[in-house]
Amino acid sequence: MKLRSTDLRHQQEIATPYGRFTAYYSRAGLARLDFPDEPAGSSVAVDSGLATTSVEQWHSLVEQALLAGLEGQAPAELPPLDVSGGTELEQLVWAFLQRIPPGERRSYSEVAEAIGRPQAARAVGRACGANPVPVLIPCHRVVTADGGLGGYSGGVHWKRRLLDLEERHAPIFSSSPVASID
DNA sequence: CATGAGATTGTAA
DNA sequence: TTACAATCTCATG
Repeated sequence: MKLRSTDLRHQQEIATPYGRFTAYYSRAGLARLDFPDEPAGSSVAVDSGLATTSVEQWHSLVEQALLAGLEGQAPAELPPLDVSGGTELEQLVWAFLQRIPPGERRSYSEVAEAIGRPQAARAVGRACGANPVPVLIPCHRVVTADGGLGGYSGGVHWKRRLLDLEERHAPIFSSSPVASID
């Protein structure tokens, strides 16, 4: 039986220097994370049947992971992520994204190759856009092949900000943006 | 270097 | 089956 993203049972907010994020939990784990000032989906009814202690533990981890991410650092530990709503390709992509260290970037085509579908760069972009847990699943580290930013569901300003923070914290060695040196 | 058309894949309607 | 998407590549001017 397939768990669907509509099985959200808890909704909780996280205060950050950039505003209040909203986390949504299913019985399997963190199912969705929203940026601040987004029209939140209708508030989720709290299901008392779900073990509240689990959610609180998960939420504590999410809180730490998110705050670390917003400082350009890798999270110490992640809660279970409920990505069961995604297609097979999406889950492949999301799993791979978590293996890209902070400060590093991959192009959409590089991700496509890494998951065994070298021609599917565009489909990868689409899969990134479907990522329900931004920041923790670092879809912002995927950029265009020509060095551009590419798109971002939460708004490109977030993507630029996240990459900026990470580069500041984990500077890349001697890779000047432009190749031409006189 | 800037621009645009064509190629390509995966999804949802 | 059709249309769309967070792309890529290559041919031109």
